[in-house]
Amino acid sequence: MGSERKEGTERRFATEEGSLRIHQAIARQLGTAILTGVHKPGDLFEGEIEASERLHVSRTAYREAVRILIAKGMLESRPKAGTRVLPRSRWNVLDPEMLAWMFAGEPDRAFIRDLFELRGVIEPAAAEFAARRRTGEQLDIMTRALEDMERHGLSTPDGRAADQRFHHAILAATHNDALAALASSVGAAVSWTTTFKHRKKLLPRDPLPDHKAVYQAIAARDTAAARTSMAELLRLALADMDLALMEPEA
Amino acid sequence: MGSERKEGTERRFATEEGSLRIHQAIARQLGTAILTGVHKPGDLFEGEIEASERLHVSRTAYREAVRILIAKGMLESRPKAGTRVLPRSRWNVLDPEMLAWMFAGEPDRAFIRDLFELRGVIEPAAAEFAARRRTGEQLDIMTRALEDMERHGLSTPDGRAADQRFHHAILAATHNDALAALASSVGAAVSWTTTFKHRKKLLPRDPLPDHKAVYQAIAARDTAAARTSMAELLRLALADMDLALMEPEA
DNA sequence: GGTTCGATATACTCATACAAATTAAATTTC
DNA sequence: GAAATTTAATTTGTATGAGTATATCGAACC
Repeated sequence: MGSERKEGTERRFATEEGSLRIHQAIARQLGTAILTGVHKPGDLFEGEIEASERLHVSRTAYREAVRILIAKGMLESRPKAGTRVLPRSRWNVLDPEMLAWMFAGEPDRAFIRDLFELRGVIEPAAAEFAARRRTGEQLDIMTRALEDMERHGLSTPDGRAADQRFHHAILAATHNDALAALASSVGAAVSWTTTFKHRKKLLPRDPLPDHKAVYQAIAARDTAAARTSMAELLRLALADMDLALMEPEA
Repeated sequence: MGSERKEGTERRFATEEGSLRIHQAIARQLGTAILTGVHKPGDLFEGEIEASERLHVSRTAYREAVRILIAKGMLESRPKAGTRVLPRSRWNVLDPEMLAWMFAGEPDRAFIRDLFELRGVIEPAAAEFAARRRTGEQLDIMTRALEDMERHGLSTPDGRAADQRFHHAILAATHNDALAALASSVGAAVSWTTTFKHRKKLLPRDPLPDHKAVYQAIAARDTAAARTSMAELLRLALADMDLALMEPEA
C-alpha cells in the first residue's frame, strides 16, 4: 500500500471548460456535494487520510481543498473534533464561486426565488444610485452592452453575456463597493432567468424595451424613473420566472 | 540551514481573543496587508519559498493561507506567473472574515459609507419581509434582544451584541437565505456605528425608541410601518454617522 | 454528582522531493 | 527580417512521511 502511485502523469480534472488544479477540483466536488445535500449540516467528514486516499489525491491537496471550503463558511475543522459541515446560515451563499457550483447543477428552486427577491431589493436602488453617479464611460459600457443584446438576442450566449454586462455596469456605476460585490449574485440570477425561460420555450415577452427604459433613465440622470423602470423590469422578469418555477421539471 | 528549527514549541499566534492556527494567522496577516494597501492590486508576491522563510513558517502553511485568500477573491496564482493581488472589484468584500479583518484595524471610511448605503437598501426591505413572514419564535428572539439592549445599554459590549442580534433576527425572519447571508455585512456596519459614535462621545440620541418602533411594526405584521420605521432608524443612524465621519480622526 | 486528569484520536505543521505548467528566450524556418 | 517552433528556466502544484498540538472522551478521584 503506497507503491500504487507511480504513474505520475495525467493528473488533471476536466470541467466544462479548461482544467482545474487538483485542490480546486476537490473543493468543487466537496462543495457541490454539500450544496446538493449529500453532506448535511452537522455531518462529520472522514479523516484526512481516509478521505485523501479514497479520492486518490495527496493529503496536501485534500487539505487545501478543505481550507477553501472553510474560507467559504461551509466547513469547520478542529483537531480531534474532525471536519464537519456548518449550518447553512454560516455559508457564504453569495460567494461567486459557490454560486457557480450551485448553478452548474440543478440549483435549488427556493434559493433561486431568494436570489430574485434580493435582486428586487438591490437593483432598483442600484439603478437610482447609478442614475445619480454614473460617469460617461460607465454609460458607454451600458450602451455597448445594450447594442450587443440587441444584435445577438437573448437566445445566444453572447446576448446573455451582454445582459449580464448591462446589469453589472449598473452596479458598478453606483460607485459603491459593497453593492458592486453583489454583482455576481445578481449575475447568477440574471443568467438563470434567461436560461430557464429559454429551456421552457416560453419567451412571451421581449425584455429589451424594459432594459432600454432603464438605460434611458440612467442616461438622463432621472433617479426616480431609473428606480421605477428597473422595478418594472424585475416585476415582469419575476412573473415569467414564477411561471416557469411553478411547472414541474421538463 | 535547516537545523535552526528545533524548538518545536510555542507555535501559536495571539489575537484579540483566542489563538489561530498558523495558516489562518498568516491569512489574516496577508489579508490585512492587502486591505490596508501594503499590497496593491496587480502587485506580485514573492515566491512561496522566500515568503514562507521570511515569515518563519513552512511552505505548506503559507500555501494554505494563500488558498484562503484566493477563495476570497483577493489573490490569484499560477505556475511560473506567480501570486498576485486581484483588482478590488474581485474581492468578496462582504465575506464575514474579511469584514472582521477590516474592522479590526481602522477601516476605510469610504467603505463604511458604502456599507451604510447597503444597509439603507437592504434593511427596510428586510423589515417588510420580516413583518410578513416572521414566526413567533423569531419574534421572541427580537423581544429578548431588545430587552438586553435596554438592560445593558449601547455603551456595553453586551448591549451592542444585543443590537446586532436584533438586526440579525430581522434578516433571519425574512426567510430568505440570500438576504440572511448579508447579516454579517449589516452586523459589521451596526457594530461600527455605535463604536464610532461612542468613541466620539456624541450620543445625541437614544436609538432604543427607533428599534421599538420597528419591533412593534413587525410584531403587528404591519409591513408598511416596518419598512418606514426601519428606514427612519437608518436615516437617523446615518445622520449621526456622517457627522462622525466628517470630523477628523480623534 | 461534579472535577480533575490522562489517554487517544485527529487535525496541524514541517521538510523534502519531484511533477506540471507557463512564460520567456533561443532557435529554426520561411 | 519576421514568424513559428522548440527549448529552457522558473514558479506553483502534488506527494509522502514524520512528528506536534489540541480537543474530546473516559476514568479515576474527590
